[in-house]
Amino acid sequence: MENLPHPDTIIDALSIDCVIFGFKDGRLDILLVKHGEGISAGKWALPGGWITYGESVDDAAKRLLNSLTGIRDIYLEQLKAFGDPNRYPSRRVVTVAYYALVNEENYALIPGFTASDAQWFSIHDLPPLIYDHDQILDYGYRQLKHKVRHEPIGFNLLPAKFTLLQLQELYEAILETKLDKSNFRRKLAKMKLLIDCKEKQKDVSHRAAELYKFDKRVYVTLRKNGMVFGL
Amino acid sequence: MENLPHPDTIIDALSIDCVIFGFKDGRLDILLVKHGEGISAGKWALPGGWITYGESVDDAAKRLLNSLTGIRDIYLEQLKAFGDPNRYPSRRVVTVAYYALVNEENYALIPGFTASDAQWFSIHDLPPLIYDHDQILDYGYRQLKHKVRHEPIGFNLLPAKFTLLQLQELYEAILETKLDKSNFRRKLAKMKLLIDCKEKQKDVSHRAAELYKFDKRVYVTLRKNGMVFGL
DNA sequence: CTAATATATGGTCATTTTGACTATAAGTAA
DNA sequence: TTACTTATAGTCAAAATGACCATATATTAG
Repeated sequence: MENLPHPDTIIDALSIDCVIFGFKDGRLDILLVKHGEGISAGKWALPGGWITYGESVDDAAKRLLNSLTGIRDIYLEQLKAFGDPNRYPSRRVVTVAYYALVNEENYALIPGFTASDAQWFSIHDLPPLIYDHDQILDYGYRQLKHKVRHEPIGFNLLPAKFTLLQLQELYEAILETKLDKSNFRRKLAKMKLLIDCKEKQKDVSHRAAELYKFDKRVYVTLRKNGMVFGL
Repeated sequence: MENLPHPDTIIDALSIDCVIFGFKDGRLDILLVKHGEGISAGKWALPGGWITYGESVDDAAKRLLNSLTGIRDIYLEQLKAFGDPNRYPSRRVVTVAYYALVNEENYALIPGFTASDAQWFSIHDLPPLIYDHDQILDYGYRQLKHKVRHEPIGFNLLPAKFTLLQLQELYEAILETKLDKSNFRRKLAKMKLLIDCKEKQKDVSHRAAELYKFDKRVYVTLRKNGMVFGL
């Protein structure tokens, strides 16, 4: 056995970056942090950082996201490793990118660690990003568009109880398209994924819609067996 | 600028592993190599090795696969990075896994570099593998099953000219299921992905089938727009 | 109170797609 | 000639889709 480094030692050849999607008022957002120190201080970037010897790559992603933004306990999935030899300016760093979908309303952003700020940006109005982060983001967005059509994800972006129109607007925002209301509902009804909360929307200036929530059991089954969410 | 290592220097925290699928006589195979040196000499493993400072991770995968097995110029896609801190015995190594689909008949296996042997194994009859390679393989197989239903891949596993039954058997082998012959052909016909070679199968002891090849243009379009290969 | 208007929710219908079968054709081998 | 194998074409009821239309229920302006 070699003389191993302390578990907290940073592996300087490997980093993490997270593409976090949020959804609010029919708009698809991306979570960015402003670097408070280091070679990119003052610039906007995907939340990320260094992996240490003692943790798994997955755990590093969770830890970094939480310490930079306050977000915890979310569905965080690996996207891809980005390994161009020149992607990082001063030396050779491979980054493992993750992505997640969250309901913005559930998380107060708390910038911390090396981040001086953390904010949501509309995916259609982003500031310049450091390194190859625009490429990573772009890859993540394409992945999201693809995945949302083949798996019942995307639901993490909504509140626990939501209306069918909210769900439809989410799909429209991700896929950048218009969907037929009636057909959309019929489709959803058929996959028996939604449970009627027997409760109506409040404080809206029009007829209140029924609220629904997800049936976790059906959700898991659909993810396992592979579904086709033809839209 | 720091004093950078020579481009050929190995990054000892990062490796590559490849899950290569082959198809022959209706059987789905995996390509393995026997380690000829190092801590796992004599044992079977996924083809892989170390990344160097000067190359991209993608290039490293191509280089390693070629030097270990002789295979080159194939569709090689990143699968996932495996980053458990204890996956490698002596120190902390993260590996980036790739996968590819090839037509076995097109490649003579030439073990080289650190491999003393290279062989195809039926996916249902594998030897014990080193480290976490069985997990990587398993993940790759699940990925293949999923992907084959949503993208027109899988075609790389066949000869340039093939019969409809060969194509069907490929899908049956990957998905571990039986498909209806007539309905399978109807589906294929509708997506206009196949070009009739106007040429028949030879040397078979029954009625010869028509040979087909892929329409590269339609293929590319389908991959880009996202298709549903409902089977 | 009434009308305008916004969204909710349910239904119609022609067309397309699916899944389960059946039937016939064209080769080889005994 | 017959048995056997695979190729290829077609049928048909059931299910799914896409483009609409109709009505219900709420708020707000006048």
